[in-house]
Amino acid sequence: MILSTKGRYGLKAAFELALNYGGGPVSLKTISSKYNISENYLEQLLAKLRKQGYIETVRGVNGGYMLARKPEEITVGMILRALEGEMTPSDCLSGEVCTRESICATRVIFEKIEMGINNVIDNTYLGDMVKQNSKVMQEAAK
Amino acid sequence: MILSTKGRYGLKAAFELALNYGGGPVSLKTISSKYNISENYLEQLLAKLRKQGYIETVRGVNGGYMLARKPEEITVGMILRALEGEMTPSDCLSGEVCTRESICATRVIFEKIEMGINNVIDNTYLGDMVKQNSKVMQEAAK
DNA sequence: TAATAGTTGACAATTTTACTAGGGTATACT
DNA sequence: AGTATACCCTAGTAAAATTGTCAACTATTA
Repeated sequence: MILSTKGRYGLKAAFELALNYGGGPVSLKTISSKYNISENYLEQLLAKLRKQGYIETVRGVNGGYMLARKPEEITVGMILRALEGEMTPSDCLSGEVCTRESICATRVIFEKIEMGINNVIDNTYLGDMVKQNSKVMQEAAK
Repeated sequence: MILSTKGRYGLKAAFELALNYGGGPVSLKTISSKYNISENYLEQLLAKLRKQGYIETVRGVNGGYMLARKPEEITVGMILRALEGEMTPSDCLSGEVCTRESICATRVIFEKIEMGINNVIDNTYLGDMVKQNSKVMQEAAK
């Protein structure tokens, strides 16, 4: 399993905010009960997203969370990295120096895997997910 | 970090065996000292690969480990899955049922990520790594 | 039969994960 | 003003995963 609940829960929450974009703040309680995620835990995940500038909050009665930018401007990669850290398959790619030549053969593989992942998460926007979802919903309604 | 040391160390060891394919068994000590991996820990990883039929062992003096098949017949994916389990980004793809419709929007992302990873690891063979490596070595020698 | 080398199972330190608990602060509504 | 609502923040914590270590055992060969 590549993604922990941090990334999975966080992406679900971000998607929910994207669905409600432009419709005022969505409360923590609403999200956590809809997706069956612990309220306090989700709060911590959303705090990370807020600190990195992806979401904004409104305090007080009728407050809640909302995307700080358009869903078309936030990629899945931004959300996942904010929550999980850099998505590298190996230390080798994020600092560790390869002294032994032969190790580099495995490094090539890790680089390819990383490219494969980044290719997906950096080219998919929350807006795409919303579109995709409404398509699926229309199909289901038929 | 997507891969734990299991996958990283194990792939390095498998690559080493591929380098020495056809040249008799390679001892645990040789591999662990070359890659600076704990002998006993690496032993556990190699045991997994043996149980899944990717490597064979010879006990006693001059014994060691060797690939059970040609490097051209073993993919990186086989090695990584044997060590890390299925490479899914989310439970959602490996059993967990999606009851709430909206969750499926995130599921689509996870599927794409999984495809991206599988595309790399299932299409790269240990033999490819050996070839790649000898190319790099030749370049370095110039 | 001694030395080498893999086999097995128990166990242990450390880190990460996935929470829980609870007090603090801002806002809106009455 | 008071109160309920809802985010804010820090600390703690149990369980799991990670990353090993140790020791006794078995097989092989020189």
